[in-house]
Amino acid sequence: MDGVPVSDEIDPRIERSRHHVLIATVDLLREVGYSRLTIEAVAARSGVAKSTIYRHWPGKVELVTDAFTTLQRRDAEPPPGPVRDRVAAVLTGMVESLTAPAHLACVMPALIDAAEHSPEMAMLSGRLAEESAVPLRKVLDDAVETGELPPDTDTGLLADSLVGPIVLCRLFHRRPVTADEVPTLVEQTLPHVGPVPTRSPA
Amino acid sequence: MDGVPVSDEIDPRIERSRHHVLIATVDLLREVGYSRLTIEAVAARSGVAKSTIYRHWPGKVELVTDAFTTLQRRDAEPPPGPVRDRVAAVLTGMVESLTAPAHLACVMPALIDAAEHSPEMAMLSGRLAEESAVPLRKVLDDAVETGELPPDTDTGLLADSLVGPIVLCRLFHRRPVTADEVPTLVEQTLPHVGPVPTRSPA
Amino acid sequence: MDGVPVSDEIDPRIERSRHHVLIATVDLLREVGYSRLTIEAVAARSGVAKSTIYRHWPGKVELVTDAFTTLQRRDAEPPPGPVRDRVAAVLTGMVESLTAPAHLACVMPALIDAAEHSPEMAMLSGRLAEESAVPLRKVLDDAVETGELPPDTDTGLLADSLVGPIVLCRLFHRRPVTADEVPTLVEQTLPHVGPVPTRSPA
Amino acid sequence: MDGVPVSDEIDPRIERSRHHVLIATVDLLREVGYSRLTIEAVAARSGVAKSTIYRHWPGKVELVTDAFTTLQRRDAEPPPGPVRDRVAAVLTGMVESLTAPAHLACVMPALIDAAEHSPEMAMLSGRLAEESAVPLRKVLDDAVETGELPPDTDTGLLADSLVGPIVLCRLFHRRPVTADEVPTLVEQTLPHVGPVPTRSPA
DNA sequence: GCTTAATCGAGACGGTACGTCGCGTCTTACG
DNA sequence: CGTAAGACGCGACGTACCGTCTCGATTAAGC
Repeated sequence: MDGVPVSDEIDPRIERSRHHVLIATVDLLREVGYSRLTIEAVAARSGVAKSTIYRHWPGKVELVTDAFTTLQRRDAEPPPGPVRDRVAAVLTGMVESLTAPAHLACVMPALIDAAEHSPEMAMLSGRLAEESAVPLRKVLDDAVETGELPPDTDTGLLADSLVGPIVLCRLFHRRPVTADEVPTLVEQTLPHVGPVPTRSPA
Repeated sequence: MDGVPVSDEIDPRIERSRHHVLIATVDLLREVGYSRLTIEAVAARSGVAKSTIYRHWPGKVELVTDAFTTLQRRDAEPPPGPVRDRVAAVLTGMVESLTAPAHLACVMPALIDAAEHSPEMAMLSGRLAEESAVPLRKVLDDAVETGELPPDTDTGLLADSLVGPIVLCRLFHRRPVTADEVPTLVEQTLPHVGPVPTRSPA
Repeated sequence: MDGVPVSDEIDPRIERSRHHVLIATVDLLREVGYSRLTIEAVAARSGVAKSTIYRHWPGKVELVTDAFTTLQRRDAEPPPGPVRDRVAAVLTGMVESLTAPAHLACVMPALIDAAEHSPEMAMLSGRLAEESAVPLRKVLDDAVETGELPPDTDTGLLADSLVGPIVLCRLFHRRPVTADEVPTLVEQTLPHVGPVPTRSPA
Repeated sequence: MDGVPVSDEIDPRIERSRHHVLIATVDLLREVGYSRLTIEAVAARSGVAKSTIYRHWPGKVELVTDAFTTLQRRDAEPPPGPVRDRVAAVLTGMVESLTAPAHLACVMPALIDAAEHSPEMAMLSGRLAEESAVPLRKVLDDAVETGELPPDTDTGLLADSLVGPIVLCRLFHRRPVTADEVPTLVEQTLPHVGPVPTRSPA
């Protein structure tokens, strides 16, 4: 009859609940990982009722997705200098991220596992991966433009070749990659140009 | 000597149960995927009691791991030829492994996540990773020995640089790396040594 | 006199809400029965907000009670004639009430159970019982006054003796007492006076 | 294949669980009534897991039914003497039953409410009611046979007329009927037959 | 072949978490 | 103000699997 909330303002309670839940979700993800994350635990931790959580998110996957997207971090801007230094700088930052205990990256394994079970999480995982690769890609693309790297360089593949080993080390060898290993990696992976200008495309 | 059954022959019942369970596990993995795989379902499908399954395997991850390692073990043997070709061959095998629908690789995400929360699983994860890297390491070590690669090459890092991008692609971009991308990867990653003038493009 | 709205006219909105709710309540009672009746459903059906319903009634029992007493209030007025006929008439009305599909009687079991554990509900239960016994008591009291019944008759006990079997039948045997059983009941229960004057008091 | 438990002996664990659950159920029925009885509470009280309860009983109705039937009481045998005395004795026993704190009758309100929710409970309720009426019926039938009561007496109706007021008093007036009210009830309800002139007031 | 002890199936058990429902309270904005 | 709309904390629902644990019944092994 009446009482239709034509208001453009949303109920503050909703936002409050949302926030509490997302905080609790990220905390728990860090503590126990995705697969052992429980809606029940999120409810208990956040002080928000289970039914309210289900009122806002269809399930665990969507909740975690939302948690990641909402609490997304700000990326560092590419530093100046020659390619090798710039790449090394970006990678060093990455390495430190993977080591830091309270960083979003701690949740990576959970994210990987989640992505395996749901297309939504897979999309999120891919998006996050791409976004976090942006600075590196930019450095490489710039280098291609300035001629520091061959014009036919597949910067996507190159970025993966740089980041891959670091991630691999973290995930499987479970050894925190140290910053002083980065130069070797860069040296070994980046194509040597300049005096070697005669490389022909495949 | 004594009453202890020192026999090297194991009880055929055990082997029979094991076999039924592993078959059922692989079947179910193909049908419902890893995350929806249930010990209960494996028991029902295999006709083997739940308690018997738990008698043989500590949990789901180990069961699935065992299922793959036992039934689908296909350690690619190092092929003959120049390094680049041999590396390419190993990587191609790896790429195909990651693409196969019911392969050990499909537990990888679960393994990664599990390793994050239990030392035992971390050990298993590391061991499996190392084992599956053995063929590649062997090829690289051989190449160092024959002089095809510089004597100071860090073959561990090099192996990671080769495998890393593939795994990264699988886990984050969630794009099945194709076999025809392997040559580019090898070309870009393996150091170009000495004269090696006789190399012809693929 | 003062600012207080002493008006004997009540807010028409209240009356409108009340009416809608009571209608919906009775409808739903007929459709799904008492135990499956839901305040939520009443709100949805009536278009009245849940909070409004709770503003007017403490709970389901009171709502249903009110629905019947308000909408179906048909206090049978004592008919004229000899006691036996008048009693029979009242009891027949009662019997029919207990048989009607969506009648107050359907709350009776819930009321009994509730009364067992809450003083408030016990009071309500008692009040309703007394109120619904009023017509019968009046007939009996009148009969005592006119000499149709002995002057020392315990009309309370007598009323219970008349109503008891009917209620008992409804609650335990769960057989809808038929109207044609009433005369037998009356005949058997009411003391025979007149030609049997020699009855001595207890 | 094998392992079929052809044993006629039942698992003792089942019987143990059953017993604990039924005890807890009756206790809770007494304390909170049928409608407020909760499977969850039964589980907590009995120390038996919820899932085990659901393994044995489809739902609350069946559980309560089982509780009642299992814990059925033994009925008192009809005493000797003249009808009035015998009836009075039976009714006195009934009255005491309704007052006793640890008796099945304490649960009558719950039973009534439960009967309203399901045909099974209704059947049970009826059966229990009939069984508990047996002694009284027997006394009345005997009296008809010996001529103490008119041969055309409807003993069923008569029994209800005797029991009805007592139950009514208990359920609605919520007054524990005292044993000394029984004689008046009997006097008022039982038909005065034949000459029987020698009756002296109590 | 005849024990005897290992192994088995069946499935009951105490649990944990699920996702849903309805409760009764409370908040917001409207008329 | 009383209201419609509906968010909220809460508690119970009935289900699905978990991993543990008796149970006999069934074998395979060693006497």
